[in-house]
Amino acid sequence: MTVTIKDVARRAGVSPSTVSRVLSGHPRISAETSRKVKSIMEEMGYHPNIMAKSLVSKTTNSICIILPKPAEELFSNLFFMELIRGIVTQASRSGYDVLISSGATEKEELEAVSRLLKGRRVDGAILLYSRKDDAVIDFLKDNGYPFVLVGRSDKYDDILSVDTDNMLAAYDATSHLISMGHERIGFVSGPPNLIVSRDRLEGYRKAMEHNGLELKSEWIVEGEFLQDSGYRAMSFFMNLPSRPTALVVVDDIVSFGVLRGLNELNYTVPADLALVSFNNIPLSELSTPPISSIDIGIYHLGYTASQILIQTIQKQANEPGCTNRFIIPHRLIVRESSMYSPGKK
Amino acid sequence: MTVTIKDVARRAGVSPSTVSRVLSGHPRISAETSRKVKSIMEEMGYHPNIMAKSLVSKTTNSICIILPKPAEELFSNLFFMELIRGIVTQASRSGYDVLISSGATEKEELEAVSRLLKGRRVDGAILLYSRKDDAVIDFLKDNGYPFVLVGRSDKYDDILSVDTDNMLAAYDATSHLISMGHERIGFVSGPPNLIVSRDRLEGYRKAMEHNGLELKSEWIVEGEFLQDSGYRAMSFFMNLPSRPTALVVVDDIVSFGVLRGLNELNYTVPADLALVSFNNIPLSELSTPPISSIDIGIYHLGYTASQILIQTIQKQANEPGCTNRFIIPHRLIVRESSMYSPGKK
DNA sequence: TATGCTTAAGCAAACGTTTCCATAAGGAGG
DNA sequence: CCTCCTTATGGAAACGTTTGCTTAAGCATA
Repeated sequence: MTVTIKDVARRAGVSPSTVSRVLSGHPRISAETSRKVKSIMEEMGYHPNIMAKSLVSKTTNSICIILPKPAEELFSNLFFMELIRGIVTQASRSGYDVLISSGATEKEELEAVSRLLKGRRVDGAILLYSRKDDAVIDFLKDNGYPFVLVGRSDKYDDILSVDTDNMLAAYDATSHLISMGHERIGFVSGPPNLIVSRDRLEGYRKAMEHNGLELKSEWIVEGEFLQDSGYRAMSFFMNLPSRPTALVVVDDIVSFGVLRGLNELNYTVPADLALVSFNNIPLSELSTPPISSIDIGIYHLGYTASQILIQTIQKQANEPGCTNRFIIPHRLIVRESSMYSPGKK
Repeated sequence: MTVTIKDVARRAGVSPSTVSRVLSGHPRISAETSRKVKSIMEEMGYHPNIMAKSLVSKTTNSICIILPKPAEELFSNLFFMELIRGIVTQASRSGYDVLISSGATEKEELEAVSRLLKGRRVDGAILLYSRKDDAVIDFLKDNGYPFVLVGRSDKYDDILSVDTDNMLAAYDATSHLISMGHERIGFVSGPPNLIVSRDRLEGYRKAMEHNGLELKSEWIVEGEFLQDSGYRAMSFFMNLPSRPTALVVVDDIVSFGVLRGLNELNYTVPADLALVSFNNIPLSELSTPPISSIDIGIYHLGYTASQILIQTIQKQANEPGCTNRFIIPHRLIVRESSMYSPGKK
């Protein structure tokens, strides 16, 4: 039924080894044989069996993306699609296939990963935004599997990772508001177990301190990466006796929730409350008003993660002393939501 | 290094075949042997080599998703992420892995598909929204590979597909506007080579005709699934001497563009122009005003596609006479963007 | 007691590659 | 003319499974 290397060999009057060598561009194959075998492969419609190849070479030319545990919430985010797009594009350029894996629980997730890696179905893994203490990282590290973390681990600093400098990004976002004349600035954070939430919070704190501004604990609220969290944060802030005049918000989606709430209460942005958030998803510029956002180059993050992982798998970049933390630069996109100086009121 | 079936066999004092049979739950294995082998597998940390298994069983327990050619544009859409999420969730429940594949050009795409299927890396494929004339469909059909199309083919009606009844959906959307009292209704379409664009256009036409309303060709504009297209369509419509009072828009993203444009020109929705669009992405309800949209159950589409594909692969549902076109029901979500009756002006 | 059936397990081939080792032919050097 | 090296190719083992065929033992039946 399917045509194998042996069929080609028989038809070409050579041995299977020769065909295999033609396939892999072995130097000691005569030009003539190579030409003949290739034309016969073409003619017979030969396609190498990837499984057989993998079995003997112990390499699969594929990697997997491990989606974070609460995939149901986060997955539907534009953010992840963009990341995946970057990964898939780069991997495909390097001749690698990409497998998507997710599990409902941490246990399931670990099972999936261990099945894929131990079962030798993939050569390495890309982890998207791990929690503070991540069993999957421990698993990968303990077993010496190649992997790259998109994000940052606070437990290990010797693992390969691609990340935004979230502390600096939050520092920049906050500084921007301060430079616009804001002094009472609040912060809407994400789940406290995500490192990204903590880093951004820290950057906000530093910026406030460096500028000698008061850091009220009631001006910091935690939530999820969901619009509802923004909605709730907004009502909390607006009911405060002493309210902030501006907000740094941990994610654009959350900003949408804030915006909707303010809208319902007939407040206007940025006059009543200025906003800056993170990730610059395509819709940030479409909302009314458009939201100022820190663009973190999501596609680029994914692209780079894939590149580094594949290099590692191919052992091209394993020189000790090499850097293992790659920072993708961010930049602030100023839009209407932060174009207001409270001093000029 | 890695522990194989033979290692387990040796340690358990049985033959490799016996271990294999324990693994697959063969009936003729004594309870005692099974227990012993299982405990030894556990103890030694045995994981089956998926490649070896695939090689002999000629089955990979994985499927691939083929993203449409202009992936760069469409990929970043919430829409695709939601679809993928449905597919991955279902596949994972059925014990299947999911591979994502995309190509920059149609040729690359075809190469990728043929490598995956002919190379026996996957058992089947899910195609997302093909063009009118799709070489990939021909390839899959000609070679008899199991595949499911999310969307509709106008060339073949005997291929497995999961789809929205887009004609009916557009009919419903248009009827809704008509029932609100609109008579001058325009249509913003997508790329004319996408079947979904044509079906929705057709549904709009039918609804207009059935209600005896005038169908002006200048009230139909084509574009991409991009906000820019909406923006352009809006300026076209608003400069018309006789403008529509309502628009049916082929995708929510496009509606965002319309909305932004109207906003800039200080028109209000729905008073100056009512809107209904399709797909009901999460942000539709967050815009100002929230957009009425046809929810087509994207996750459900993906989930069902995966289910059907895997059933087909496993030959469980191959009885002839079975339906091969699965329709996922849609429903109209009415929001502020269409809550206005022009008659009551 | 001989026969046949059932159950539990082993042997070995097969899946489609890659790759180490061997070999044959041709040419250069002595 | 013999030896040795180079170049092109073939043979066969190995990768880790699954599975059809075989075998051995235990037991019931005639």
